[in-house]
Amino acid sequence: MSDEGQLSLRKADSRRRSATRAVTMADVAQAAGVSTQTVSRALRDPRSVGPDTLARIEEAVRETRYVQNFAASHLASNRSMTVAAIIPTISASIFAETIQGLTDVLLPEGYQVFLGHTDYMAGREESLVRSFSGRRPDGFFIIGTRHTQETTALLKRTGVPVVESWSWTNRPVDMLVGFSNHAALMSVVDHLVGRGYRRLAFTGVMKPGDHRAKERLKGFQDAHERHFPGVTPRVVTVTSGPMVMATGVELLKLVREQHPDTDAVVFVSDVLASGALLACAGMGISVPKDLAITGFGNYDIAGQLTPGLTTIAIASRRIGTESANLLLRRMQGGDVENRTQDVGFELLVRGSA
Amino acid sequence: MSDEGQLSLRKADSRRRSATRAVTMADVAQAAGVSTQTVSRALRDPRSVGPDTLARIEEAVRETRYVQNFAASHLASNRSMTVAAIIPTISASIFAETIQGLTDVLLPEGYQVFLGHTDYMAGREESLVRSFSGRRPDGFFIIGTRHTQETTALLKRTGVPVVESWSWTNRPVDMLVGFSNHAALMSVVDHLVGRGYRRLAFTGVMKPGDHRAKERLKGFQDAHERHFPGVTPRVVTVTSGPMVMATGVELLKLVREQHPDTDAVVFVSDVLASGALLACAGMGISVPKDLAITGFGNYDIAGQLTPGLTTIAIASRRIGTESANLLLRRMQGGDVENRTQDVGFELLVRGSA
DNA sequence: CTGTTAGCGCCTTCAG
DNA sequence: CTGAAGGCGCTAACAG
Repeated sequence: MSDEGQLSLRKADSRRRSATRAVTMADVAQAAGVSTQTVSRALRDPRSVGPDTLARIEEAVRETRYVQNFAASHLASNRSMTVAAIIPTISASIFAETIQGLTDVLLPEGYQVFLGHTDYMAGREESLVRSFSGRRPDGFFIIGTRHTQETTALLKRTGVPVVESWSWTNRPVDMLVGFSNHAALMSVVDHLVGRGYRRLAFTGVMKPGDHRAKERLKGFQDAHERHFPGVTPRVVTVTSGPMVMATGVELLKLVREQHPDTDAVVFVSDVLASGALLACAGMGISVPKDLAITGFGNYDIAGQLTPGLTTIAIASRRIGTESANLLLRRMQGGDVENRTQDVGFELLVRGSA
Repeated sequence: MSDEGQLSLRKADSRRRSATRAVTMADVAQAAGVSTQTVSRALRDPRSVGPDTLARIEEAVRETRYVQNFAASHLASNRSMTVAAIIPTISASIFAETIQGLTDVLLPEGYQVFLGHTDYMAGREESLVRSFSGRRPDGFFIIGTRHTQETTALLKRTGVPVVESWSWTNRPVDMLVGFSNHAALMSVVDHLVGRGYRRLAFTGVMKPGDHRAKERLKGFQDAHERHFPGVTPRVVTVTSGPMVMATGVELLKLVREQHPDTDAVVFVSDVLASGALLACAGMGISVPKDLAITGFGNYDIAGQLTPGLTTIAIASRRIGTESANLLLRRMQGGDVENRTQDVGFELLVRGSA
């Protein structure tokens, strides 16, 4: 087929380093009988070159098995065609949906996503932002609105669009697609009180870097104060431990030890709540008669339990797609009218409360 | 503090393009009173320069707020310090653990991970490999061992180490960290038959691109044939639909419609099995007396159900860490003795079967 | 619609 | 241990 010899016309300079001698755009250009510039244009916008020039280039690409080098492209154009995404953990399926939404929108537009996870460790967000900055992403997506001062400064200094999410603030770094965890928990408390529950407890794993959990707790406390002024709210939290169903069972036991009269347990997450709800049968606890249970997130399991788990549903995937749309518009040079977007939440009342 | 004017000594050539006028290594070099070479060396290996030269450079980096440009580094060194990872879906927490393991090992070594998901669509793997190749990753990690011919060719042509995983083959593209889905399902069948079950059914969502599901089905069929020669195994599958617990309930109903005498249902995944198991109570089915149920994956929920779900446990996180170690050794120029690694599986017998 | 020129920011090679 | 020269592969700017 193609004469392999033709592919390597580059001068055998003594300073050459690339041991791989990979196919470059120059090889394609030569094979197609055009300049590299024309190849470059053809690849980026096929309509910008003549139809048979295009055909020859496409054929040359196939023959030479050319694969564009984005690093060179990035360096020359100052656009990396990447977006950096920072999430607390990949293992939480709920953030995974957000990331799927993000990439589902960005990938077709030619952007690739770098993913980093902090495992809720406060310092790791800053070091991730720092190391991601070296790749010069064209945009940042971050879960959370609370960062170290230095992180915020780093993000602003990059000069690229930034979307924060899954939380709420009046002073976002740049753009925001989120909701109020505080308001969500208040609605949970309102619901419980409306149903006649009076001795509410809040429980969960509260990792130091998990500001969303803190906002939920604050929402619980504030609503509790509104309904029961002066009454100290029952709060049982641990600062470490895996976010698994078994931990929910442990927390339920802790709550009942420390506050035996509790008639409703508000969990910080569906994972914990589901574990507790499943364990209730074995512990002789009737839900919701003896005890009401609520969760957060509307995980898959919430609707499958008996009774169903009353919880807060978040448009997780939509947070990702909306964020991607905002980033896209800005990365493509446009501007956005609304830099903050509230996706809200929904209280799903099921049998457990 | 620092004289901002000093930072921009680059010639104001009419052809200049970088509108950002970002801080470069040359700025750092000037601020520190050394050459860019020395800065470059200091950043890559701090011990390769003199102690007070190093101190001056570190101070200059801080002052100038320099952030290294990896694209330039990549282009010059021909190493991108990235690894491309391709998984079926992020939303399955079980693959997420593998990715966490992978990044937990690679990140401290300076490698960043590009993540792509195929959503079990056959063609998307090839296009992902193709587009990822443009970033010139220093290694590939892929879930699965079945690819299109072109995908395999592309992977081999990159010349970088490749790890396939979560499956088994005798002819890996390069390296392999996996286990036999086929053998795992055979052990499930053996167990069921040993417990006296005789009318086994296999069910699950079988997306066209999900070869691991196919291997599991094949394992079921082969074991079934060994135990019940000539008897057609009960197989009820759907080729689309979400991998959620509710789907498991639907499949359970389908199985009982099509094969009312079934006494054991083997699910392709814990997600489906859990949904079914939870629904059994409401359907008046006693598990494991009337019906045995098994899953695959040992998800968090498996051990929380009553009865517990009998399933296959996979060292999901370890697949990630082991793969990362293999890649690292090869990316750092070393060689590995065992290019294939069987992490095995474990049959966890709980109450459901 | 296509070509020429120069430079993106860093690192390898070679020299001191 | 440090510096000088030049190229990695591509694209912006300008010209035709």
